Amino acid sequence: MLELTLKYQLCFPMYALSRQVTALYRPLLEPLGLTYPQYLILMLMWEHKKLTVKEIGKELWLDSGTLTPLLKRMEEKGLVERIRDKSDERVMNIHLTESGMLFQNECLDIPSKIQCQLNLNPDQAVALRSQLYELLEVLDKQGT
Amino acid sequence: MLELTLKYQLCFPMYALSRQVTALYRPLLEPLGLTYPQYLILMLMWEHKKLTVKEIGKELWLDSGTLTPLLKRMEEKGLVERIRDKSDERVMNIHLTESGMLFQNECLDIPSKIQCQLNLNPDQAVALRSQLYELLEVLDKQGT
DNA sequence: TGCATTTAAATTGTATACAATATAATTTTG
DNA sequence: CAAAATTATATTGTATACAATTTAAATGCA
Repeated sequence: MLELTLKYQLCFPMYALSRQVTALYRPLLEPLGLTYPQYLILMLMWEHKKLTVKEIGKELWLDSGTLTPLLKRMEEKGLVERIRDKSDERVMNIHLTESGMLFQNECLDIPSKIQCQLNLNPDQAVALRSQLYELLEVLDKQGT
Repeated sequence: MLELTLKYQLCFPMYALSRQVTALYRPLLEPLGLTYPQYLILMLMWEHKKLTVKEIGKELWLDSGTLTPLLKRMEEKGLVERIRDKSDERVMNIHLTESGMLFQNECLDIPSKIQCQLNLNPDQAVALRSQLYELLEVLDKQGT
C-alpha cells in the first residue's frame, strides 16, 4: 500500500512547505504587526490602491468568511478603509490608507531575505513559481 | 517596486496551491468524516500503528497546540486511542484502533484521484515532490 | 540526595480557512 | 412592473495553526 504512505504523497510537502515558508515571514512581519495574509492583501493594495472584497478574494483564493474579519482587523490597524460602494450597496470597497501606503517602505527587503533563506537561485525560483501557477490554473479550470 | 508585487512572489502560489489542493481532498474525505490533517495522521498511523505526539509532530511539522485537540477529535471518532506511556508519564502514545485500521480501505483510491485531477504525469509529480522536500530540508537545517 | 534544567503535553488566546446560512441589494424575466 | 433569481458581503460554527504559558515528569549535576 505504498500509495497511502506519507512519503509517497505530493500534496503533503506542499502543505508542510507552505506553512514553513509562512513561518519564515513571521519574524519579518511580526515587528510590523502584520500576519502573512495581511501582508498579501497589502501587496495587492500597494498595486491597486482600491479593490473590492470580491476582487481581493479572487486574487488570493479566499472568500468573504475569511476576508471580512481579516479586513476589519486591518482597518483597526489603520492600514485600509472599508467603504460601501455608493452605486452598488452590496459592494464593499477597500481603500489603502496613507499609513498603509507608508508600510511599503518597511517591507522592501522582505522578498530578498526570504529568497535568500530558501537558498534558491533566481532561475530555480522562477521555474518553480511557473510550475505552481500551472497547477493553480489546472485547478481553477476544474472549479469552473 | 516589482519585488513587492503579488505576481512576483514565489511563496504566494505555494500558499494558494496548498489550500486548493486541500480543497481537492475535501469532497473525498468529508464523506468519511475526515479532515486533511486527520487523514495525514491516519496515513502515519497505518504505517506505524503506534506513535507519540512528539513523533507525529516531527513528521507533520505540527506542535502539541495543534495536535492535542486534533487527536482528541480523532479519539472521539474512534480512529485512535490516546494512552499515557507507563515508563514515561510525560509521553502520550497514540494507538491506531481496529476501526482506524479499517478506514484505510475507504482511502485506497484517494491518491490516484488527486493525481489525476492535478493532471501531472508520474515523472512530473516525483520531480516536484523532490524539489519541495529539498526546500523543506533547507528550512529544517536553518531551524536547527 | 536535592534542586535546577530540560522535556512532553496540555492549555490559552489570537488569527486564519471554509462550509453553510443569512441579509440586503441588484438583475433578470415572465 | 413585480416576483424570482442572482450577487456581494456578513455571520455562524467548526477545525486547524501557532505563539506563549503552564504543568507534570524525568534528567543532570553539584
